[in-house]
Amino acid sequence: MPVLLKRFIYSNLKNYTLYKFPALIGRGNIQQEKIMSEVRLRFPPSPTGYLHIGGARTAIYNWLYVKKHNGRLILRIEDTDVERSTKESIDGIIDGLNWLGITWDEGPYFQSDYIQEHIAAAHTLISTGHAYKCFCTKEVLDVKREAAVAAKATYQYDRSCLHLTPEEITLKEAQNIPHVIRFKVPEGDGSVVFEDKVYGHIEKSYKDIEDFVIIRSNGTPLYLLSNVVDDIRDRITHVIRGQDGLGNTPRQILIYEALGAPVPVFAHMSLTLDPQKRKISKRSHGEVVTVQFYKENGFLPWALVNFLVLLGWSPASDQEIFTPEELIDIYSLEGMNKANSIFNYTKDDPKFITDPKALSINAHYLRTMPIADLIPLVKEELIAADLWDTAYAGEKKEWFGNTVDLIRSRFHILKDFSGPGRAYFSDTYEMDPKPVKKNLEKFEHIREWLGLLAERFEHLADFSREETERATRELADELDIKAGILINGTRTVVTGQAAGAGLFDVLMAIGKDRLVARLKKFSAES
RNA sequence: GUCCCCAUCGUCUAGCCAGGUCCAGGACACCGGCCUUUCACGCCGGCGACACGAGUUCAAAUCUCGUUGGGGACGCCA
Repeated sequence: MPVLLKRFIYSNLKNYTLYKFPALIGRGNIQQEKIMSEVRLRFPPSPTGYLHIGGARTAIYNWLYVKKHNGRLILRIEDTDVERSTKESIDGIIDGLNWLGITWDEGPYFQSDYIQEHIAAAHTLISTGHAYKCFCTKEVLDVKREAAVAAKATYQYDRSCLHLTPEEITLKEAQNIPHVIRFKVPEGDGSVVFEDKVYGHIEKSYKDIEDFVIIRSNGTPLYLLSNVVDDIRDRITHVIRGQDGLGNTPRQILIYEALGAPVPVFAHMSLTLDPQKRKISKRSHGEVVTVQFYKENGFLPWALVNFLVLLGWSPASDQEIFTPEELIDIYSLEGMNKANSIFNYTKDDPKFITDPKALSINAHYLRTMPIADLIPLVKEELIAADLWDTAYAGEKKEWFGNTVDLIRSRFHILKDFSGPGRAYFSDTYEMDPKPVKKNLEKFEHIREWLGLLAERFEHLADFSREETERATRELADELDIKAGILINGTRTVVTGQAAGAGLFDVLMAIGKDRLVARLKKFSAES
């Protein structure tokens, strides 16, 4: 996608000058100081078309840190893999973040806009003696590597091109022999040392790091370099990323140092694995690992955030449910767990569509949040299920609120309002076979009985909770059957469900007309 | 193969850095009870873990070493 088009789409022009020419900022000392001390983090997803829950977790921690420290969050799309980088796949990520409520202060920036800058940095490294051109072909190197692997030996690039004379280099270039640019790792017994905010003291010997490639033979930069150059330009002060980045860090620190740039604070977070301790991926686990799945299945965005933040982090207390403000206030890198955590998902479990804890947190919010906050979400769900009636926001507003409140304690996800809760909002609903068998088919005369009950209800002068109950029990006495038979039978017919709120509350929510009609219809069937 | 990281109930975790108050606390899940002529919520209770082995110490989940197990990095992927 052309650069200008992208900028147009994301209306990001106002930031362009600033990040492109950071030297323009802060001519005044005070401003300079303020900018230098500003906490700046970034979330750099590569466009995959969807936001992965692992990525979301990373974004959440970055966002929390920023909010806590009055910093700025930069969204940077690492779109150098051109094939995957369509507008749709970028939007998938952005939609996910928006839905979760993860906000950013700058961007999205696009890594692909800075390729020339990355290349320029590589040439700077050559001129300062921190990098060199390597003319070894991939084929030759592959042979060497395979030989080393076969001999069970450690393979590292043998630096055959490190000591090429300027004449040799000129000659090879004149012959059009393609070359890569390799970073020259310092020699000697030294090591790269840094203090990770989560993992603590990390040390890696120079001799265990090979001279890694930073520019491909086709002239394009590699991630390790691009990422650092972008972070320097974006003046990133803290890098919070997955533990899989821990191995990259020493090499990246070498680049920072060679470029004479300040090294940011690193905080690596544990990974989220599946119950088999495999990395979770959409490919092997399907939709459950995408944020989109939770949106489509009626999760409350904040409940997902609340669940995700607990996967690898905990406050010093036993608190597990947080408002955004509480979480921002209490969040600290100190609470990050070093051990990987498991996303406890069982495929094809009808009872748990995702990690049970995620469900329980969602259910908790569903039944405890202010009803006024829940109503718009239920409305959305009903609209999606084609069950919304504009009267619910008008003359039936009170009824709607009461009904939502009545049925929510049994629900786990918003979808339940249109699923098990459908009978409250529609006259067409499924009959759950289990209660049909248990509460209806078991009784030979149930149609007759419920027909009689329908008539009692119909002629009730006062259709109230008390009167419907009285009428029901009275009829049960007359028929010499247990009231429970009429109660459970009625619930089954009227809601299609085995479970529900107290029947007479249910009847008030369904209303006299619908109640009588449903019972009579059932009674007339045979 | 080399290097790095990690290790508490089934799962998420507290405790570990500053050893005793921990025969290890909370949450989810599961089981039982109360409530309810349904089910859920709620409440009460139960089940359930310091990977293993040495060492240091009067004392170790906590400190040290080793073993085992797991994860990650070693690409002209990001």
